[in-house]
Amino acid sequence: MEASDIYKCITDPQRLRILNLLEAGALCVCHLQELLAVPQVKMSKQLASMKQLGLIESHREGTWMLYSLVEPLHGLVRANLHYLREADCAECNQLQSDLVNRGKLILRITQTEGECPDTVCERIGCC
Amino acid sequence: MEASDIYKCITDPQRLRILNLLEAGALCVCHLQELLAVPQVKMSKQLASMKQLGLIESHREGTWMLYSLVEPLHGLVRANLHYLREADCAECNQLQSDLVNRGKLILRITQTEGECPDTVCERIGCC
DNA sequence: TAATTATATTCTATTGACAGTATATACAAA
DNA sequence: TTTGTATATACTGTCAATAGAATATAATTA
Repeated sequence: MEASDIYKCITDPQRLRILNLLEAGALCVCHLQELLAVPQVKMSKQLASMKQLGLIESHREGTWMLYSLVEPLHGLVRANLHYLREADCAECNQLQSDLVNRGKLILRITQTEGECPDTVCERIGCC
Repeated sequence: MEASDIYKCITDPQRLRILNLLEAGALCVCHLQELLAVPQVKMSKQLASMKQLGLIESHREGTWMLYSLVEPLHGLVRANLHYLREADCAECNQLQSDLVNRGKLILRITQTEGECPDTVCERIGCC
């Protein structure tokens, strides 16, 4: 994985946001869709491209598909995520608020009975 | 200047190398061409795109054109250059050796009478 | 087995970036 | 004023990335 491949990946703000979210823990496709407000087909394709690149991996739970970072996360990605989270720009604020929204989502799932399967729930850490 | 604009810029290894070189000091187009071994037209276009983005600026000395970083260099660019210079990958080693070659070039200009105009020489720090 | 849910893939059209060639400009020197 | 040198721009063709619609798949439930 070359540095330029990583830059090409995070040039897309949506992919950067996905990596940012996944650094906090695994998530389902539908949760990512909800958090980023993008159509299913687009999300699926972006996830596929990052998986192909070797940055993320998937794990099936029934019909649900969980995505998480391949550990250890490439240092260049980590360095950029950390830089941006502490900087002050439109995209940076977005990353911050995405994490807040992730927290809210997890909380909602925890409090809403049957919103997602128990095995999924377990893996994304809401129970 | 958005983060994604910066990533798009440094996705191209050649542009990354140019920024890396310029962080050590201003250089002429012809010197950059020599150090990176790229055709004149390509170098000129890449410099134009980075100038347009606001990362570099130009200064004319006669027929020569000196390029330098716009200060202060955007923190995201700086962070990435510094990370890559200390990492271990093909692109990273390239950045290191580019700086060595830059040193050799400056030395050669210093020792070769009339290789470039005095005013240029002054600005790139070889006399 | 059929229907449903969550997700992935295929297909098509469009757009953006890039390379290469040719030509233009800006300045200097003769 | 012509010639030369350093650099920039215009033009053209090509290829990769993206979006969106439609369809496919994989697992679950009825």
